[in-house]
Order: sequence, then C-alpha cells, then structure tokens
Amino acid sequence: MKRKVTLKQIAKELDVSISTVSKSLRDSSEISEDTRLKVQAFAKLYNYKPNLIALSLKNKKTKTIGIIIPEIVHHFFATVISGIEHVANERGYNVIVCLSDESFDKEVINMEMLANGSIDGFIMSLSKETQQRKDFHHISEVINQGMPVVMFDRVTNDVLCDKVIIDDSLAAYQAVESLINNGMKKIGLITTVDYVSVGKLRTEGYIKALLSNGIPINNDLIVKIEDIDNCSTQIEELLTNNDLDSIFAVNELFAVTAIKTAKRLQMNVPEDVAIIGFTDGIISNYSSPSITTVSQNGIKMGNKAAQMIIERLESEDEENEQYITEVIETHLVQRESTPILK
Amino acid sequence: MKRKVTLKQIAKELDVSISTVSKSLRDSSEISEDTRLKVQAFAKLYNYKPNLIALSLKNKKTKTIGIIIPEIVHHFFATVISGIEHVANERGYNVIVCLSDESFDKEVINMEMLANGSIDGFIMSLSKETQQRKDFHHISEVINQGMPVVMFDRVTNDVLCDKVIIDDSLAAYQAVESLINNGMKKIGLITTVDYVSVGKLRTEGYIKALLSNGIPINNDLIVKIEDIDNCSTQIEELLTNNDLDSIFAVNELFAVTAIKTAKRLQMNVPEDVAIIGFTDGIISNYSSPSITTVSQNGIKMGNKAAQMIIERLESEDEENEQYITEVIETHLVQRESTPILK
DNA sequence: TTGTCTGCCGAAAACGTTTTCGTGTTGAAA
DNA sequence: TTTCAACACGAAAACGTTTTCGGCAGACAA
Repeated sequence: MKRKVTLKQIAKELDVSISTVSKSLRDSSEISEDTRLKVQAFAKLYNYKPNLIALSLKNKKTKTIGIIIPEIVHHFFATVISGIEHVANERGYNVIVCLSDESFDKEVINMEMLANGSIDGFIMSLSKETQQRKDFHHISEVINQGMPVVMFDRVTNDVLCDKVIIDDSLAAYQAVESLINNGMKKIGLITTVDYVSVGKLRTEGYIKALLSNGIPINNDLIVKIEDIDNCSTQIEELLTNNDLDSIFAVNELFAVTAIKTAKRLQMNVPEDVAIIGFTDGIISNYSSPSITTVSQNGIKMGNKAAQMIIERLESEDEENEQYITEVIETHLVQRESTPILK
Repeated sequence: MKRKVTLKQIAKELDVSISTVSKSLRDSSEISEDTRLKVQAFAKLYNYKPNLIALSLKNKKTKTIGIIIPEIVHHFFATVISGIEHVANERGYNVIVCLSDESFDKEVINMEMLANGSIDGFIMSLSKETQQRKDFHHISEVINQGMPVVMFDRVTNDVLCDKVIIDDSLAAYQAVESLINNGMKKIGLITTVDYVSVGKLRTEGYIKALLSNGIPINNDLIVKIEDIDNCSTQIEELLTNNDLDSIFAVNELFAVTAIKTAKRLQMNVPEDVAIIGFTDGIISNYSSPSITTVSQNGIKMGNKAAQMIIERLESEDEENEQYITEVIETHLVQRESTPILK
C-alpha cells in the first residue's frame, strides 16, 4: 500500500524546498527549466495530486455545493439533483446531499453541519415541517454569514435569496382551464393540506380558473389530504358522491390513486371521469391509462439552481443584494387519462 | 453580515492564547474553571463552531463518504442512497454523491477527484461501460492507497473489497421456478446484454430454473435488449410469434413495456400471459395491472453498505484483509400481473 | 573594485484546529 | 529559607497547500 504523496515528501526526495516543488508544478517562471522538469517528472511518477482539503482550508473555498431536500426517493427531487450535479460537475464542483426527511430538526442539524466549512453554498427545498412552523432562522443565519443559498420548488417569501420555482398557481390554472375549455363542469380537486406551499398555490390556481370561468366553488369537490397512506377512502368518497366529470390532482400519487379508485368503482378513465395530475414522473408515464399531467422540468430546475449558486460564488462583487427568482416554464403533457384537450 | 468566528478571534478578544480557548471548549482539566466558563460563554455568544475543514486536515478524516452511481433518476439507486444517507447521518457522516452517467471516464474522473482528500471511503456501483471494459484500475488504485471501498449491486470479482449484493441468480431462479410450479411451460425472458453483471446473473437463474425442471432452452424465447428506448419492437416480436404463457423480465421497465405491448396486442395480463419483473419500484406498484416482482430492498442494501464502510473506517486494525460479501435477501412480491402463485 | 541587475531558490506566513511540552507562579512541606 | 508539586497557561508543531518576500550567486557595467 502506497499512501498519497505530498509536496513535502517530493521536496525531501529531490532535496529541494517545498516552495520549489509547488512552484514547479504550477509552471512558475521563477524556477529553472531543469528543476521544473525534474520535479514534474517525479510528481507524475508518484502520481501526485494536491490534497483538496488543504486547498480548501487555504483558499476558503471547498468547491462543493450542499443540497438539502426532504427526500430523495421521489422522482422529482432525484431529477433536480441530477440537474444540479451535471452543471456542478461541469464547473468543477461536487455536491453533498443531505435529507431532511421532512423534519425541521434534521433540516437545521444538516444545515449547521454543512455550514461549518464543508461547503460554499446551499441549494435547498424546504421540509414540510419547516413550512408548517414558518421558522427559517437557520436559513437566514447562513445567509447572514455570507453563504449563498438558492431555494427551489418549496420556497418561502420570508427569506431573501435566489429562488427557482415554477408558477404553480398559473400552471394549475391553465390545467384546470383546459378541462373547462373541453366541456368539463364538475371538476374535483385532490390537494394537500395548506401549509405545503406548492399544494396551496396549485389549489389557488384551481380556484381562480373556476371563478374566472364563472363556475362557483363547491367545497364538496375539494379534498385535502394529510396522510398519503390513507388517502383512498377520501378519494373514494369524492368520486362516489359528486358525479364529477373530471379531477385535478396536485401530484402524481393523488392522480394515480384517483385512477385506481375510479377503476375499482367501475368508472372509466377518461370517459366517465378525466384526470389531470401534476409532475411528469415515472408514475404518470407508466400508469394505465397514462396520466395527462403538468410537467415541471426537474432537470432544468436543477441546472438553473446550480448555475445561479455558482455565479454567486464566483462573482467578484460579493455583496450583490439583487436576488433573482427564476421561473421555469411548465407545460401540459397530454396522455390517456383525459380526452384530447384542445 | 457576521462571518464565522475562529479560535484566534476569541483568543484575541479575551486576551488569552489559542490553546487556552481550544482547551476550554473541550473541557480540559488544565484550565481553571474561571477561564473555562468565561471562554465557553463567549464562544456560545458568538456561536462558535469549529471549522470542519481544518479538523479534516488535522485529523486526516473527513467524516464523509463518497457515493458513485450510474444515475440517480432511478428508483433503486435513489433508495440505496437513502439507505446509505440514513445510517451515515446517524453516525456523524455526510455523503457526497457523484454520477457516472454509465460512463467509464466520468467514473474515473469522479473517483480521482474525491480520492484526493475529500472523503474517507467509497460506496459505489459500477457503470455499464466499466463493466463492459472490465477496467477497474481506478478502483484498485484507491484501495491501494488505503481507502476502503464497498461495492453494491453492480460488482465485479476482479476487485477485492467489501460488497453488498443480492443473489441475482437465485432470485431469478426462484421467480422462474414459481412460474413453472404454477403450470407455466413457455416462459419468455427479457434481459439485458451480457456485460451488465446483474442482467447476466438473472439470465443464468432463468436458464437454471428451466433446465432443472426439465424444460429445454429455446433461444427464440430470449430477447436481449441493448437500448431501452427501442425495446418495444423486440418485445412485440417475442409476444406475437411464440405463444408464450409467461414472461420473466430482468427489470421493471422491461416488465411494464411487456405489459403495455401485450395490451396493445389484445392479450390479457395475467390470463393470456403472466409477467414477473425484477426490482420493486414505483412502476411495479403503480402500473395496471400492478406487477409481481422480485423485491430487492435498496434501503437495506444502502444501510448495510454504509455500516460496512463505517466499520472499516473506524476499526482499529486497519489492515484487515478479510473482505465480506453481504447478500441481502430478496422475496417475490405478489401482485396482479400473475395469477396467485403457490 | 564596487554596484546593480537577474535568475533561481528557500524561509516563512497563512488557513483553523488539536495537542504536546515547557514555564512561571503559588502554596505547602522540609 | 529552600524545595518541590500542583496548577494555569502559552508556545509551537503538525496537517498540506500557496504565495510573498528576501537572499545568494553570478554576470556585467562603471
């Protein structure tokens, strides 16, 4: 076993100083060609690579981006990470991933852990619990220490920083309106409890779409689901009691559950009830019937978030207080769970 | 903006030496209670946290585990990461994730990048290209430098290190045999090209199961898929020309594609053709009909891999050359794509 | 001979820790 | 009064880099 070789060892071996070795390897003009080549040959032979930790300490830059997300076993978040990782990698950064498991405490602990030198900046999406408690002091704190933060998807207005989002409300509005434009009148909504920011926004979009098309809001048609594991009874009630012609679901899981429930109740999708989901993930694509859905491009969100943080990190004038909120466009992916929407 | 405070600043402020501050914060008995409390109070006030990079440099330990996987937008890999992250976090480690995108070069670059001090050990799954080229020098090299490596799922016998796998061959054997035991005779196989280690093993299991039950191998019933995007024509041929009663697919995607193709051909699943897949992911669960499948517990694999590497890292006797291959048990998850298997 | 310039190299500081060892002061025992 | 231990603290090294600055030798001009 041969351990990694350091400048000091090379210096000793070649009987020169550490500085000379360092300068030789960096092609400094201070060093004679003779010594330079000798050192470089030796370094190559022993496969010298500078120790990145030492460099981090010296440069006060780790070239590492911290990602904090609620969970990774979730197609959308996985695509975002993928998007982040690719541009990060391209620009010489690594990513270190922490999961909050939707817990406020874990989110705080992870942030504090990473904030002590391990990373140069954060890309994050809030945990449910954090959104519920509206406590963002841990985030303000790291920003205050001069560490850039980019939030995506689940964001908050209470923290000033760069953000990457989709227009959840508008996307929902358009999806629901396209149902209306195709003759649907009794449109159900399956959504989350209000403290989930994106769920709330999508609900708003649904309401606006109905109202601006002269359809009154009927609260019987709206179910708010707290616990995803026990959602099927609520959905069953929605489907049986209301003579719906269509449903807008704020995520894939709700949409596919609605489809399965409808099938169980002998209702045909899309003939008896049309269904639109949100998030273009695996489920929407492979369910039968496949699900018409609002596509939110996770890769693109990740790309953008990574670009934004790297630009902050590498911009000269540190203190640019102009925060940007980037809105990634969405579009409706037409599949089998609705009739062809015009 | 207040930057992070260091020992030096505290020392200066309190007019003591750096050593005194450090010792006070670590509750050394060398320091009088007076100064100790004074320093601790001050440190708390200024929210002092030791710089982890400096600690890493000093201790030659980063408390970070590097993960290299082919892709993250893949439910199985996401579950493994989740499994790793949880036990790592519990034991005070962070994880840094790199994607090889199934490319040999990216795998090498990422490993070299991380090997220069950023991490204490690797957990990895080989890229397709690496498996195809059978070039593992980059892995041997880091092992040679004394850095522990744990490989999972896509492993190779050409590298000596700890491994976490499932018994792909046995699991496939059992799945196919359960089809045979339920009266199936013409069993098709949808598999990958041979260089994908797990695909090859699962194919072996299929063959063994047939042979040991007195069924001859018919190569017409075996399709090997190179490119997943263009697999449907091959699958269509398999289904139309052979009067199959069942199919064993070596992954979810092949299984769901087979189902969709069967439907398109007006064949009923499972009545006309039963289908068993591999990997218990989102697709198997939410497809219609849902897919009977071999469950490989990614969380558990991740847990185990993390445990193994941490134990290596924290064991006293560094040079224990007893490498372990841990086999995670699998089981058949019965769903709708097969009749009830006894 | 003296002065100056240039080419080449080394010493040392710095990043933020921890830890070993040394040192000065105090009080008590001899 | 002398001696010695105990106590409280500081100096410095170490981890592996990069970079600034200073210095030495030789060449050349005055």
